[in-house]
Amino acid sequence: MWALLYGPLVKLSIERAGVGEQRRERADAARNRRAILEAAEELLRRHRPDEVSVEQVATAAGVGKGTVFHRFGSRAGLMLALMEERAQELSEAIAAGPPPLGPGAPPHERVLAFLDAMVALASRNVGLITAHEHAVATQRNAAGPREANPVYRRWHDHVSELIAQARPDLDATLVAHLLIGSLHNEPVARLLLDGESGRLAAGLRSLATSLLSPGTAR
Amino acid sequence: MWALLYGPLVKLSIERAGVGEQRRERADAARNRRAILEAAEELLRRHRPDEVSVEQVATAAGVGKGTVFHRFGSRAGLMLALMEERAQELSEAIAAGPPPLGPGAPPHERVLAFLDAMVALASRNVGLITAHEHAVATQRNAAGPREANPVYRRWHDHVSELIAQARPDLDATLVAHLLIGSLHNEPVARLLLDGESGRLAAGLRSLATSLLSPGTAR
DNA sequence: CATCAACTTGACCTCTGGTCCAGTTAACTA
DNA sequence: TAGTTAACTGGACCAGAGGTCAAGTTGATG
Repeated sequence: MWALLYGPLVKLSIERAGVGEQRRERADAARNRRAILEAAEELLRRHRPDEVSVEQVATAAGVGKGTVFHRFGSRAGLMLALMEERAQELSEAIAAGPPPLGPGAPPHERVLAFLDAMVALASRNVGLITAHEHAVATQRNAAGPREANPVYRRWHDHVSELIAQARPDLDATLVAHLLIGSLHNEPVARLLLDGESGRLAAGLRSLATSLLSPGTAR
Repeated sequence: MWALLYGPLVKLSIERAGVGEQRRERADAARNRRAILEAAEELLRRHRPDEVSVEQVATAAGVGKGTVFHRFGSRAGLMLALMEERAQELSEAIAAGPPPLGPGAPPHERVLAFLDAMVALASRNVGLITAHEHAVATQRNAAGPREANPVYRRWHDHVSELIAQARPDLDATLVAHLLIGSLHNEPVARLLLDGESGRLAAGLRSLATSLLSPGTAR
């Protein structure tokens, strides 16, 4: 199923981790993948997410529509790939970067640092987030109970873990969803679009603070 | 624009409030409206939201597709009408019901009461909420900056107001979005679908509590 | 240079929301 | 009760999106 979503890409990861044989991704394929990603990025910057069709992306990338689907499996797959790319830096930072984002600082501070970083990243990519949402919603092959967005999943695991450490009595899983899920909120997205990301950051901060520091609520 | 969305329905409200002439809604029209609403309800109960097409609803209601669109303007309009219906009771309760849901109780308690009621209502209508989301996402006529769902708006205004009273220092608007918006969160919706609405209720409760009662966080 | 799997392509398919208008009918009036 | 009219009805029709596929092309490998 994921194989279907990512198509040939899967082979890459397998090969890289495995014994190390199997064909590499062909040069032209790699070139096209980049072209598609960049075209999508560009279009998303200029137009509303639901106005950008896969065919448009293909054309803008100088490629046939079939290629896009071969590469990314679906519209949603394309958006996902784009998200992974944009989120990579933050992912690395929380996994092994310097505190307070990375390991080392107390959970409480790491959560706050992460939320700030997340909002900053999101505010630079509202269109993409919305587009992914839209893509998933209009997906034709919604087989099985819809796998979660890997980026979301990673972020959620992270925050969830930290919350559990700071406040074992809370429903960490749920609270993490509440915090991170705010990005998928249309009114909140509008805020980001209007450049008011500061408000969201502050709001989440006060939420997290009063939640994680009992007695220090402020 | 709303006129377009609701079609002939608009006349009703105008007439009712106005001098009191103009044609009433025809009996057959009213009958069909109910039939459509009920058919949609039923289908939504049995199938996944994105598997219920307008045409299916029409057929199930024993009506032509055109009639559905004439009545509700769009798929989204249909879902909205359904939501309004389901939300009416709660709307009335918060506007003029007995405390703590209605006026009279301290803001802090009213928020908690409302959140509980909201979760209860939502858990009985997850399919509908999702369906509305889906409808808006796949809408073809997304003219203008997409009017907000009136139900959401009403709820938001309510909660926002209460928060502002209880904690004038907070960004009430934002926090209200954060709380209410949780329902539009796919993972959270899944929770409700799995019958774990209690967790959501508890989670929102602790969030609201620690936010609204500084020093009493817990 | 031969071989072949990966890649590319665009015509084509399916499905859905939404439109339209010719025909029907409920409701009001004389 | 008959007449008038505007609302209502229905289903053929349309546009446009995501997704498929078979036939042709090409980069990599020995």
